[in-house]
Amino acid sequence: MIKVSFPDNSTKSFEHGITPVQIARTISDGLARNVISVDYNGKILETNSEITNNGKIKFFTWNDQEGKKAFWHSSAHVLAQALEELYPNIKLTLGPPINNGFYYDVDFGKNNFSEKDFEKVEKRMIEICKGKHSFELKNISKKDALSHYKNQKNEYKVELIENLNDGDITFCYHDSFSDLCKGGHIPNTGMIKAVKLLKVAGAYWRANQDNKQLTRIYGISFPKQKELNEYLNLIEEAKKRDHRKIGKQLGLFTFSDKVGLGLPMWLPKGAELRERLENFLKKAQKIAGYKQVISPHIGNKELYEISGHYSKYGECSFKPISTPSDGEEFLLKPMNCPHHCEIYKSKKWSYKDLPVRYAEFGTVYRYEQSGELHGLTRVRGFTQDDAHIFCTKEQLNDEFKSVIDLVLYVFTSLGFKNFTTQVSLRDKKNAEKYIGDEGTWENAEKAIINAAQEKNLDFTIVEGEAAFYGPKLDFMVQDAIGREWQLGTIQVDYNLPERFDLNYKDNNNKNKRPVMIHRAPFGSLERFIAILIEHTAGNFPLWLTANHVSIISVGDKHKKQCEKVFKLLENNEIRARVDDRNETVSKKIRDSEINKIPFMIIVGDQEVENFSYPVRGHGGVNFGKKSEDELASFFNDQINNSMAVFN
RNA sequence: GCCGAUGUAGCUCAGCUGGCUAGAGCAGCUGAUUUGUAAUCAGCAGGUCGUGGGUUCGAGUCCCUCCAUCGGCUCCA
Repeated sequence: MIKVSFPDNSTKSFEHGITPVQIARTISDGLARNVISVDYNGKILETNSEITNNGKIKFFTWNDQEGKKAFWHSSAHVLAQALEELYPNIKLTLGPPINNGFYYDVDFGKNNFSEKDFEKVEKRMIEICKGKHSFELKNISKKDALSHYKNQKNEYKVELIENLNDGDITFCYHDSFSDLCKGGHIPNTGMIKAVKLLKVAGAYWRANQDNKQLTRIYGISFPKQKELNEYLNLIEEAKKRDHRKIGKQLGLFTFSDKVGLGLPMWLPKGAELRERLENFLKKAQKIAGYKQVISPHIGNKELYEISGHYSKYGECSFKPISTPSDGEEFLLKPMNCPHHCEIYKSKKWSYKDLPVRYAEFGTVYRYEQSGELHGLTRVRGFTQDDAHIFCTKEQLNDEFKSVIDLVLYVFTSLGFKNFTTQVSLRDKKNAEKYIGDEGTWENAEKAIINAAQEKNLDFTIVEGEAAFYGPKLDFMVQDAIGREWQLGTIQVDYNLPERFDLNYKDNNNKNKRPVMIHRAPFGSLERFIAILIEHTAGNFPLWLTANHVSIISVGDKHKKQCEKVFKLLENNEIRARVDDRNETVSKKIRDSEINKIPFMIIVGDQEVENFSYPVRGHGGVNFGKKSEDELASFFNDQINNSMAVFN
C-alpha cells in the first residue's frame, strides 16, 4: 500500500501501482473525466502512470496552466501525426506548447507548406482526435532511439537524442504515431474537440540563424468548439486595438516610403500627445533631481569606438557620414550615453556633487533589419526618454531604487497594471559578447537583484539578455495580441565610466570612478505610445487625450452659445472643440465617438435658455446637467483625478 | 536578413475559371435640409489595379523581378 496526500492535506491509502486517474475517481467521476495531468512530488505524471511510492498529488484540469500545457503538447503530437501521414517525407523536429497553443517545427524538404494546406491538416487532426487514442510513454534505450531516427534519416531527432542520457529517453505512442518526448500528455486524443491552425512561419533549427530554416506551424486546440470560437473572437477584437490602425484613425502618426522605412512621422495630434507625455515625465524628473541636457544628433565615430558601440554594432548599422575633411567620420547617434559621458567630463566633480542626473529626450537611429520593423514598436528612428545617473558606489542602491519608483509611477499613471519585471543578466558561457571584467559584472548584477528585491518586485531572471556593457532591469508589457515588449529599462554600468575615464574627487582628494545608471521609464516614446494605444484602444487617460470635450450645436442659431462655452472651457485649460457643422446632431455625436472624445455637450434651444448643459460621456454615459459655473470644475476634477501625484 | 502570405480610390473592401470605357460604402467637394444623443438626401469628383518585365488577339486576373505591408524566425546598444 502507498499513502497519497492531497492539496487539502488529507491522506488516503491506495494499492501499489495505482494510477492518478484511478485516484481521481475516488474523489469524483467528474474529476476523473477532466483530469489532464498531475503533479506528483513535484514531477509531472501522465494520468495513467503507475504510482509506486508515497507522495503528494495535485490534479490539473483544463483550467490550470499545467493542464493546458499538457493539452497543447498532446495536440502538437496529433499535428505531427497528421503531417506525417499527409506528407510522408517530412522530418519532424520539435513541437512544444506555448502560452496560447502549440507549434511544431518541420523540415518539409523541397516541398513547401502554406496556409492553403491548413484545412486538410485540421480535418485529419480532428479525425485522429475522434479516435480517442491514448498516449503511452515508454522508455527507449539510447541505442534504439538513435537507430530509429537514423533509419528515418532524421538528423534533427538524432542530434536531440545524442544530447540526452541513456535511461532518460522516452518515446510517446498514440494510434500509429510515435515521437521522442519527455511526457506530460492528456489521457487520450478524444479530449481535443476543436483544432485550428493559425499561421506558418520560418524558424531556424535550434534558434540559430546559421542553421537550416524549418517550417513552423502554429495551432491551438480546445476541449470545446465554443471555446475555440471565443478565442478566435478575442483575437479579432484584439486586432481592432492594433496601434497602427488606431494611430491612423486618430491621426497620430504616419509613415512614408520616400522618407524611409521605420521612420515614423508625428502628425499634429500625435505630436501634442508626445509633448504631454514628455512634460509629464519632465515634471516628475525635476522633482526627482534630474537636469535636462541636449546633445546633437550625430557624433564623431571615435566617440563610439571609445564606448565600444562601434565594434559591436558598426557593421550592421547606418554607415558613417564622411565630411569634406579627410578621414573624418560621424555617426548618426544610436544612443545618448557617450554624449552624456562627455557632458559629465566637461567639468571636475566632487563627491559632494554626486549623484548627477542628466536627462534628455534623445532621438536615436538604429538600422534594424527590415523584417523586424513593426509599426511604432520597432523602428529605425526613435526618441528615448533617456537619462544617465552618475553616482558613487555607495549611492548606487538608493539611486537604483528611486529609479524603480519613477518607473512604477509612470506605469501606474498610465494605467499599466499587467506588466512583468525581468532582470537580464549576462550569458556566462558567451563571455566574448560582453565588455568589462568578471568582478564589475558581478557587482552590477548583484546591485540590480538587491534593489529589485528591496522594492518587492516580482521579477524573473533571464540569463543572456543583458546589454553588452551591463545587466538591466526591464519592465515588460504585452501588446494587443499578447506579444511582450520591453518598455521601461534600468541598467547598471561600470564599463562606460572606465572607458571614458570618468572621475570625481573623494573626501581625501583622490580620484574615484562613478557608477553609471542608464534608465528610460518609457523606453522609447514611439513604443510606449504604441502599447498605450493598444491598452486603452485609443481612449487615453483624460490628462493625455487630444480633446476633452466636443461642443455640438443642434442648429445654426446655437453657434454663438457653442463659442461661449468653448471660451469658458478654454479659459480653464480644458481642451474643447466646437462641432457646428451643418450635420445632424446624431452625425456629430457619432464623429465624436469615433474620435474617442471623452465628453460631449450638446447645445440647443434648451441650453441657450437655461444655461445648463447635459454632459454626455464617451459610449453614451450620462453625467447629468451642469450649470455654467459647474462646467469647468467638473471637467477639471475629472482630468486631475486621471493623473497620479509624484512626490 | 530568412520563411510564408498579401498589395485595387485618402480609408474599408467587391471584381468568378483572363474578355468592352475597373465597382461599392465611408471620407472629400457642391447643393438642398436647420437638425436633440452613434451615419439626412441628391449630385460631383477621385484609381497607370505596388513596380518593372513576360505570356496572350486581350492581363486587376497567369508567370518572373524588385519594392512595400502583414504573421513568424533571427536580431534588438
